[in-house]
Amino acid sequence: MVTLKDVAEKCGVSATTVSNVINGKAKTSEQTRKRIMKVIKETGYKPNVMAKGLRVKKSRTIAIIAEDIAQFTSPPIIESIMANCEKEDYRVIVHNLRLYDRWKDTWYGQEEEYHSVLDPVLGDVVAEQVDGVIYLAGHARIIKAFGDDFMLPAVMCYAYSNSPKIPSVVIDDEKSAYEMVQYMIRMGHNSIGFVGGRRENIHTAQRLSGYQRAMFENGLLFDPKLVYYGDWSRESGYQGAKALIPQGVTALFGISDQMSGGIYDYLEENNIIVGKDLSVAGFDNESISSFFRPQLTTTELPLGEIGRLSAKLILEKLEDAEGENRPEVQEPEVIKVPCTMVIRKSVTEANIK
Amino acid sequence: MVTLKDVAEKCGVSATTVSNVINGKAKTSEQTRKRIMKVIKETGYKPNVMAKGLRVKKSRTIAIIAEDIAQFTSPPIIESIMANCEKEDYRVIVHNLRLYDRWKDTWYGQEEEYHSVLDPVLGDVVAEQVDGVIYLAGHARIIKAFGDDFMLPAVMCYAYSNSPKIPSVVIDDEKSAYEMVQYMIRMGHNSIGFVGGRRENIHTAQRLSGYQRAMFENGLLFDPKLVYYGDWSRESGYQGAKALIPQGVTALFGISDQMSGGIYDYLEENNIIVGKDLSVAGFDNESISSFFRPQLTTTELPLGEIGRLSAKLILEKLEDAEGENRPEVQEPEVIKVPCTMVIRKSVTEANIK
DNA sequence: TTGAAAGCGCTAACAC
DNA sequence: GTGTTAGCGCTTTCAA
Repeated sequence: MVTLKDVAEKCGVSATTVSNVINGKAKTSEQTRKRIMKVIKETGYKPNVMAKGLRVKKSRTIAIIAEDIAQFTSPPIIESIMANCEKEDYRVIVHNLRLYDRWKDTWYGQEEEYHSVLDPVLGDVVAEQVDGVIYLAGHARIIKAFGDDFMLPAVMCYAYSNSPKIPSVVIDDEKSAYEMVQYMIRMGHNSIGFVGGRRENIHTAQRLSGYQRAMFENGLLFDPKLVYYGDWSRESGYQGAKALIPQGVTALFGISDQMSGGIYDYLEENNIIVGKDLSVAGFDNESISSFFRPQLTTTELPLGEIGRLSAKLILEKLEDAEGENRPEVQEPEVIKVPCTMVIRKSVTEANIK
Repeated sequence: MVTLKDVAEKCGVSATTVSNVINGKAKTSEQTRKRIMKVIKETGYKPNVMAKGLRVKKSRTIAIIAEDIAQFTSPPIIESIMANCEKEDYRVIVHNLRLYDRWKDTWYGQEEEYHSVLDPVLGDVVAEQVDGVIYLAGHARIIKAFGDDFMLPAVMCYAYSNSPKIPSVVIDDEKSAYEMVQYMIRMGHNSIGFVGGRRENIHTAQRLSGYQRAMFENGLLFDPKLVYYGDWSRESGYQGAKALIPQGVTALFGISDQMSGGIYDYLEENNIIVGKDLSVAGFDNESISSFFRPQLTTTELPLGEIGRLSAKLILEKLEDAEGENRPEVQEPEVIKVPCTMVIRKSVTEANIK
């Protein structure tokens, strides 16, 4: 490997001068600058990241700590974070907790095991001298990942942080559900079943309030019997449909595309035609949704935008670090990103009864 | 940040001793060892990766250079590579070329632009002092990513390398297609249309030979008119069906699930019932495939296994580096991983004519 | 069994 | 403008 010193010797100058040229620090005569650049090109010299990092204690690197990169929401967010960080000439490195791989659906509550996986990674990122970290959650909840003694700038992505120092970027579940239900009501539905995820889940809770708000604003009574709590799985969508259909709903709002798939399963089994006998709306706009028959009306997650904003936040924090003109905040800042409806074929005018 | 020296002082020993303890080098009295470990625990000391890397010129890090992490094949492979490397206590860092994001489907042939993206990353990984690199392709082809002067151990994942120094791990396209077509023939089909990807694509070529071999072994004539070249898109699957159906096929083999989705589109539009009037087989076992109606019979990509083998190969190379008992090879080693059929509802007994 | 000293490749501070 | 020196945190002789 060719080093700074090698370059310096080849040019007959000191290491400092070469360093200066590379980093555009002190002024250097155009002549030597040219010469140095030429040698760098020729030798293919690359500054050693380790040495530089050791010296300046800044690595222009931000770390993503992902709960699970195989979660369908993760790759687009990561891709977007990378694209936006690289624009500012930051590297990004990804750590993968593989929470799902390890414990399937039982992430929460397992405080101890969770930290046995997270803490070493937290150690790693400080050992790696990264400048900031983005914690990328697999699903929304309040996450206390970082202890109070964690010194690095951080942002919480796709979930809520529990610390005022750490801002969060999340999707606007309430509004998105509200809009979908508004749409269904406008299509003439007034008895709409809600097939949710787990009861204690934040996505579920917020989408349910959006549902309720839309109902309320349209003078429709909220009937708790019309909400079913599943677990996001296709099978639980099936069960939801089974539980709700007998109650005479004209439409079902499955708050994930997977669950809506289960709803379709039930309806097919019972010869109920989607879009004719019953309307169905999903959530997520996963790739599967456009292959449903009829194609599923759903709402698209702004994954790229979430990544972009997370990158923006962390980068701002880093710039700010010197200026430190941060106002005192008590509540963690929460940025809610709106989703967009994608209207396809599964929600149709309610049959006049 | 607490350093080695801090720990040493707290224990009243030298830095050397602490280093020895951490790395299990020279023997240390059980007593001091205990004391040192205790202080490390208490202080939460973590060795500085930069400093260590600078010193030993090994980072116990392997780099994945991914053409596109948003490609559906990438995340499971990456996840598997990470899991297997971490077992051996190697870190892995991911670089994302974002080829698709940049140029959509026109990756190939753009030698110059391609290298304008790749080469800086190649520079980065050497600057990062990684011990080895895994190049993760988005789709199979012969890739000349590394120049002859690239010194790091490397393996090509999900594509073919052009250098004898770099082994490849790929799926066994030929065999997988062969098996699927065998199955279709056993179900009574003897006029099977082949809806391929691009003509020059390796996946396409090899799956086509598998198709041809199955036909041959069953004494069936290969009719070139029954093969249609698409571009992997849903729309091209539609076009494929449109072109092939009029020729009286009883089954269609769409060599991606996406294209098979397009085949379904065409059939639905023309009131041809899948699994009754016509059989359809896909390839990939993407999540979409189980939501097709009827559910798609397809073949599952052994993504985890591909990741595992890639990790194994690179790790072996690293172990080997000292022993250097590598035999001279002319041809790059190619490991073909078999896929597994997943039989669902879309291929049924051919109607007796 | 332990420690002192040198040095990995780089940059910051200061001198010239 | 450019060079000298010191030191970032760690490991590695080599000596004690």
